[in-house]
Amino acid sequence: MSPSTKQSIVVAVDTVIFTVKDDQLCALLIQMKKKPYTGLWAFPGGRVEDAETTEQTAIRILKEQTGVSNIYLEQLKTFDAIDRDQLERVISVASFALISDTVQLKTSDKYADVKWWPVKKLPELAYDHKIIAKEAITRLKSRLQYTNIAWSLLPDEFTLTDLQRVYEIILDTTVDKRNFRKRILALDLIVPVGKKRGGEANRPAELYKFKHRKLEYVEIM
Amino acid sequence: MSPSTKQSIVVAVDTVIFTVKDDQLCALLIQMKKKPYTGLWAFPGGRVEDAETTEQTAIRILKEQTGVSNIYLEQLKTFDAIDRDQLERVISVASFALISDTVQLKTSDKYADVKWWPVKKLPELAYDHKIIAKEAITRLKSRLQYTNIAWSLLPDEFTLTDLQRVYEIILDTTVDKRNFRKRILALDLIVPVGKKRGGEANRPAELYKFKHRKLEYVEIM
DNA sequence: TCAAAAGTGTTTATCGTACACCCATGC
DNA sequence: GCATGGGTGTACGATAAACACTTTTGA
Repeated sequence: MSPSTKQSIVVAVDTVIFTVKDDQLCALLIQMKKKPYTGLWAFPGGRVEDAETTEQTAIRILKEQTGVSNIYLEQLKTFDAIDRDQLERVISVASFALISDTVQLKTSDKYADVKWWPVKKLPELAYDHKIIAKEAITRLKSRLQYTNIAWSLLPDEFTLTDLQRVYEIILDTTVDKRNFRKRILALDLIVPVGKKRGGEANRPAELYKFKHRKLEYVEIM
Repeated sequence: MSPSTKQSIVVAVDTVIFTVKDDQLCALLIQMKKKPYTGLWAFPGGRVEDAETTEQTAIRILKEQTGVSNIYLEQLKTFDAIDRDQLERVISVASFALISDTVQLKTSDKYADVKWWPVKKLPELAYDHKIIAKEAITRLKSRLQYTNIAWSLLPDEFTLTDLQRVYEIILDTTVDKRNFRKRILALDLIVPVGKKRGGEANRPAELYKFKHRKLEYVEIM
């Protein structure tokens, strides 16, 4: 509105990627090399280019820094505290991503390390990423209850127990098996594939898939 | 992350302010004078200063452009389509505000007009403000159902019918009076003031106030 | 005395919750 | 044959929904 005065605010994107791995909710972090945050961990992120949307930035950076692609992504919130970056004024349009635990992580020489961390045991984080983590977890729990988003945390085919475990781990509750199945099947979100998962020392489980692998609002829990 | 390349993205804020007025949900718009949007309407907004948060920007601009202050405000979403502003790359951290219908609007010579518009009959809007309006309305409906946010749309003291009308108008439904009262009173969100609103040609209504005039999450409808 | 909105309970249907045993497989 | 997780139905309590008349005031 006042084109005469020059603004010096950098626009960046940071992405919180979740997966369920080893019966824990985990987030992907990269370990930083550059000062002043050397050794600290952070969510993958970086600057927005002039000719890309923040969503495009998030997708590009995830691929560059972690090798992850083809992932559920949505905008989380914009973080804009004035001193959130020690070096300059940076506002971050944080995004929120979910993926099934079947990805291969790429390591980049730009970072000391890239790995999944259980959200209950996160290391010290750079910038305001602790706050971002908290908001992302809140969003995830809420999404899980009011949408079919669980599809993005599971492979194409999964068992009802897999699905139930996702809910129990993330919402940090236990659910009665019969009631869970009754409810999920009544919602008509998933369909049996007609195959069973065998090879284990127990009765083989029926495989299901989600009818639609895209966000739909449904009251689930 | 790459401090060498210069970014030229402007960061702005736009605020959607709602009120309930004349039995309609209304949003506040300003009519623009400047090209290339002359005559079009838009939500109040402007650039973020280097040393202010987007929330501070929103508060400052609302006061400057409309005279409105002391208002419920939350971040809505960041809008970042590359061509959302014809003149330059501007990303807008949109915010969402609610106020009771008792404000006096100030007119500014920077704009042709400032007024409340029923959301069902919005005029042609500048930028991507039509999209912003849609998201804001969705957010409002959702907030009304899962939080006590209605306090921010009502004066300090109100009747149960006033409150019910807010719900009916915004959610575009009708509600049974007895069931509505039973539910609201059971939630323990409001308390009777001990006064009645008289002066009308009917039985005077008991006045209530919200226990807490701040956001609380409660399943209401 | 009439019009207009305030205020008030009960019954019924629906949904959510609690709960325990048999089944199919690999070792 | 035994250990392991898979799969299934019913009864009860709680909550939500439907529904109509009396009260108080101003004109």
